[in-house]
Amino acid sequence: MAGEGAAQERSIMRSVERAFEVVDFLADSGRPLRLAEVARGTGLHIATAQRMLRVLERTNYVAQDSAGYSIGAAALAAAHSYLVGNNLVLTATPVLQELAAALGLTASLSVRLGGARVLVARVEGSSPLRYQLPVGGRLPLHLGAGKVFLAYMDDAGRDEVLGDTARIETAGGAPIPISEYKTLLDEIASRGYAVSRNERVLGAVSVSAPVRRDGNLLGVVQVSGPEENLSPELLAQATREVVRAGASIAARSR
Amino acid sequence: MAGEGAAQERSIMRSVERAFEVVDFLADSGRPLRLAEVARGTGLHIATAQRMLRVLERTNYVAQDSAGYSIGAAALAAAHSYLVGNNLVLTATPVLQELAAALGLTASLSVRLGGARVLVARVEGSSPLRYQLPVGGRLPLHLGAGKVFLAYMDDAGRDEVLGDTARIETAGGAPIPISEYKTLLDEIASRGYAVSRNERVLGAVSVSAPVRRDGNLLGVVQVSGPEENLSPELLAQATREVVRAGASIAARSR
DNA sequence: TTCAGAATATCACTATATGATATTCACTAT
DNA sequence: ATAGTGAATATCATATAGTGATATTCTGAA
Repeated sequence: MAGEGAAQERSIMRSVERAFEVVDFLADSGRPLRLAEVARGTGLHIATAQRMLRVLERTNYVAQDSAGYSIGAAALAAAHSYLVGNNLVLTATPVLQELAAALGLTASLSVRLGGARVLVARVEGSSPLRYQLPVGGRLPLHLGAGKVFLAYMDDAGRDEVLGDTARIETAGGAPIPISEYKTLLDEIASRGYAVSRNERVLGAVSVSAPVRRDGNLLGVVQVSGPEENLSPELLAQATREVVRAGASIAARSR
Repeated sequence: MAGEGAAQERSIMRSVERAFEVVDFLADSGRPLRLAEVARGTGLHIATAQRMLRVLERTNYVAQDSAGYSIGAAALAAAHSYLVGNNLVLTATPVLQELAAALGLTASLSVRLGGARVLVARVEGSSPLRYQLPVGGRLPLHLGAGKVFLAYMDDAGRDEVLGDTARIETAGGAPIPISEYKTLLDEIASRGYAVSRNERVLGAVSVSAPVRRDGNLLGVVQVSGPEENLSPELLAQATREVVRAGASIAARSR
């Protein structure tokens, strides 16, 4: 038997899955959405979308105003529980504090969420970026510290995230051809850290390293700062410290 | 026909409702929960609870580790969307900043979430509390600034929240008999602000006022600080400013 | 090895989610 | 005013997807 086509994906708890698709869709689009937009965007029948939104509204995970539907306050309460309860976040925080204090840079931790990463902890350094890394914000995997996630994936995983892009566009500098980019990812995996300049944010430099525990990539630690603050010496020191921090978090996390 | 009993609540999207009950249940209990605990706590059949948790895990709203199930990172991303997109939060933030700057106290905004309130915005003052008000944290309605929510409810609403409690216990000081407490709520409603000392947090004082827009209570603004910092003059000034801030947020919010 | 507690798999039944269609509502422009 | 447009809501028949009882496997402890 040759390769089978797309698996059937016989749905289980279809309505529940759809409910969270709706929530995610609202979370992604930064503005309030009309019923019809939600229906279109999620592929739901408009009647279904409406029933769903009603239920979500009752639970306060979605709020409706004259401008349309958006995320509700219940999401905030759930997130709080994540931030104060999640083991990785708890063990990482003191390590991030040490990093920020030692280097004067903003230290942060992100975890993978589907085709993106989410910042789950951040400690400000003494030389803050004008651009604030947003806790809870979805950031791309293919730029900046996100590359570390791609670096440790196999080719299939990488392709799934990257799609059929021919070159990677960055905030500053020339686009990188995909073949060259993949070589870069391999280098990151073998070195155990990544350095990014002007990739996602213009004028920003970051050093990032994996938090790996028996083969699993739990998250990525990074420090970031404005380009002019990072002398070659500081960069070298930061690299050492960040790699160590990643290992330290992995070791301490239960 | 005399009063009918409890309405039948013919369920619509039952599984979706249940899914969010599971999420809320996990969010409330600060520690990871076992499958059986979730099933017991939510009243779901264990098989149902498991199917549910599986789906929730796939969506990353729930995470499982050796200790059990807890909230996943997807909740954080949704919450971020709420914080940067919610109109009330956006309009309140500059007002809270003014408050914090003018009074030197921590200013915050909370909204009602079922039988509790959730802090949705906070700006630190110059004399920070040793106790940090937690953004996203669920706080009770019957103590501190939460009283403002109760103050503007009708008796039925109040009773629903308060249940059949005979007296209100506070962090410091004597318990308040419920009749006296309800009088206090009425006073808060008529005065348009509340002052709380040692109610929810020992050594803390807060002044709180409603954010009301054509009859609806959108949220509550408050300033809080350590008891010793609040001279009678500062308290009087804070009261004026907080009431004004509440009105200002209501007026500006679309 | 036995046992207990928990997690997972299987399955028949029907309550529940679905989407087509119809209706009402909210605005604009005429 | 009034018609016209698009969106939001209500109704309803159908079958599918969710349910919970039961059985099985897994994991440690005694």
